[in-house]
Amino acid sequence: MARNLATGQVSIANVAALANVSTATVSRVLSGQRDKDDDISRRVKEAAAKLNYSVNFAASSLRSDVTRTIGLVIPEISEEQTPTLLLNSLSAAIREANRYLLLAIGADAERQKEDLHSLLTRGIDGLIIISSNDENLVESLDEEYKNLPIVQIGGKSLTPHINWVGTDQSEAMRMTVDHLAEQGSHAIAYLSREIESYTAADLFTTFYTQSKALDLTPDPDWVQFGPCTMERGYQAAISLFQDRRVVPDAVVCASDSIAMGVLIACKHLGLDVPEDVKIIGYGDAPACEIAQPALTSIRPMYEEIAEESVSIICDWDTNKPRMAAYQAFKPELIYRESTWSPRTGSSDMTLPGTADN
Amino acid sequence: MARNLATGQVSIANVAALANVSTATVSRVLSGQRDKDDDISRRVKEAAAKLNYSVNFAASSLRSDVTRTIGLVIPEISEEQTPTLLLNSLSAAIREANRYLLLAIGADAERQKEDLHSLLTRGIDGLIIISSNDENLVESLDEEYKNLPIVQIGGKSLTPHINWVGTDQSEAMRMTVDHLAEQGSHAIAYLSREIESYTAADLFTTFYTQSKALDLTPDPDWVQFGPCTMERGYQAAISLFQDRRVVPDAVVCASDSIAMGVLIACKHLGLDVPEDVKIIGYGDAPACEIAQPALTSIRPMYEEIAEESVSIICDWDTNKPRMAAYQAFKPELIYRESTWSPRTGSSDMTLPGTADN
DNA sequence: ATGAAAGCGCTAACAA
DNA sequence: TTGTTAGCGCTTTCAT
Repeated sequence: MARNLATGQVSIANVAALANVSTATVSRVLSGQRDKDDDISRRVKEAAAKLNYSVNFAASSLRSDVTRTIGLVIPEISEEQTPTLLLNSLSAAIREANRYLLLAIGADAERQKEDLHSLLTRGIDGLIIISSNDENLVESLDEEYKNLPIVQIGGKSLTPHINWVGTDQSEAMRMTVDHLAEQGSHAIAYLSREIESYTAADLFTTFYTQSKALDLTPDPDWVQFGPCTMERGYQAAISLFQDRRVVPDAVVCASDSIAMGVLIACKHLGLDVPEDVKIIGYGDAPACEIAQPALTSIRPMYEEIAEESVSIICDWDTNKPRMAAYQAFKPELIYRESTWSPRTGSSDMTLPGTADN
Repeated sequence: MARNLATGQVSIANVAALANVSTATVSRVLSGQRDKDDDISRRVKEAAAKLNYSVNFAASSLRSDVTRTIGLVIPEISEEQTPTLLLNSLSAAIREANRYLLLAIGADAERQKEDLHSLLTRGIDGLIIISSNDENLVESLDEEYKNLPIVQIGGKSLTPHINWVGTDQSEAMRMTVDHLAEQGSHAIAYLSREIESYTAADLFTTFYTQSKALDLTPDPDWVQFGPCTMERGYQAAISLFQDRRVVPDAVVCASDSIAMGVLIACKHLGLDVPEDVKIIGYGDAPACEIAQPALTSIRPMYEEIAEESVSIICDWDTNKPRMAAYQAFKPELIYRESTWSPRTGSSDMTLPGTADN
């Protein structure tokens, strides 16, 4: 018999029979555990190819407790584009590592907790968490999962035994403020994330420090905390600029969505961007290219962050307890028209279509 | 012993022992196969809860050949937002159905074919495909997978034994043209997808028929086929409007990205939208709210499409060979400023922030 | 280095 | 209805 009658699937026994070796040898050859390139090896590989054999995943997992599967918990894909962009890169990295991606999208912390539990009981080799709110999902984990490699991307690193990969936010802020200063800004406003988010505090500190270092005057009223939505950006800009004697000449935003809102508000108020106000976003969402003027934005190193996260999980060795990783990548600043004054850059509307396909 | 020493996991045997029943009974109670609510049932459930038991996925799959996992093959998330929006809805539907989502993102047809093979050999209960190009991925499937439920979302239904779920494109086009006619348009241009895409032909046919029915004059030069990018929309609009004596007063676009490009081009050319030209997109991407003016767009029934797709897979009965499903949902037309003339609608820029959070 | 055989944890067939 | 038991397909130990 060439195949199991029930499932219609070729099993390792069929390969073993055809290659005239034991099932153990087939397993060893195909898993790369036995890498000698002799006659046996060739026979096994030929037999496997001929029968179109592929290992039964469930059986393999059951026996070896390895699933070749990485769980990913992310918040709902919405205005905030960062998770989406990261998802692309993560998927590519996981494919490269020859692993599978088990995805759970949970809008709020409650559902994310459910997702987490669900993935863990199902069985995965590692877990990647992109948490939008800085809630500590991992706190709720049972003891039995403490030796599973877990990587948190972004947010605040809360527990020392969780690997953290993300963007060097201080560096991001430094680049932002430096760039604006270079472009001639003196009075910078800062629309941050929610104050509860731990990163917000860090960013604010850097913003404040850097502003002072450059002899800029950060007006306390100009630093505001709130949600990462376009509406919030719009409202904040209105309150910053309307009926005010002293107004900022640049607005730094914690997300591209906020920046879009500011952009729209400026147009309504008849303010020229970048002549009167410079605007800078965060995330380098595709919409930055679309905006008019195109939006300068901080671009996290999505690919590097994804690859590093996957590497941590794939190279994990349970026996060798190493310290939790902490990898902060310096982001890129993507210069566009919203911070380029006509004198410095091109005032002509460049065609934005040459973006990524 | 309360748990297996090797894996640290509680097994069904532990639960059986604590509840004083056989493992088979535990399995039956917990799987819902035995739904009587008597003492045995209670004892089993209590024991399972007490020991924090959850079934071993690999063992269950191996034995029953059920993975509770749905594979999803999608193209890379890029300018084209539709797959992203659909992903959100699909994830929600899959969670609702108490299944897992195994995601494979493949930029081109070649990689999607790899993904497909990879998912199938791994073992899934059903497969959902969102193919951007209308390539027939499923043709390449081995015979042994022919009884696996496969759902294709969107694109052209190519093989009769594949379930198809998507948008009623003819209806979409009808709504579009009707709306434009109502708004007073007489000369409509149509920027379609690539001509190779099968849907393009359908849409064009509807566009042509409907235009004629409404006594509009579809100029052959005004129907163009091409990629769904902003750049293409820009270039197309330039060629439509620049140095022409007769120009369209409305542009129907096969994607929001194209529409964005047209919008930008119109601004460059000094054309007022919607006064001089009305523009309508497809997909209702978040960017439609951002655009200035906000972009009218056709919105597919993302939630319904997702739920239907998942239902087909979950309700699949291999024994009962039924006909392949074909479910076309009528889309919504989201009216925004790009097709509302000041006389008809509001010329005042409404705040777009009230969108989905 | 290779083969024989145990057994991962569960479900389903069969027996009571 | 419940229990007993075989066995899903693989990996891995142990014996050769």
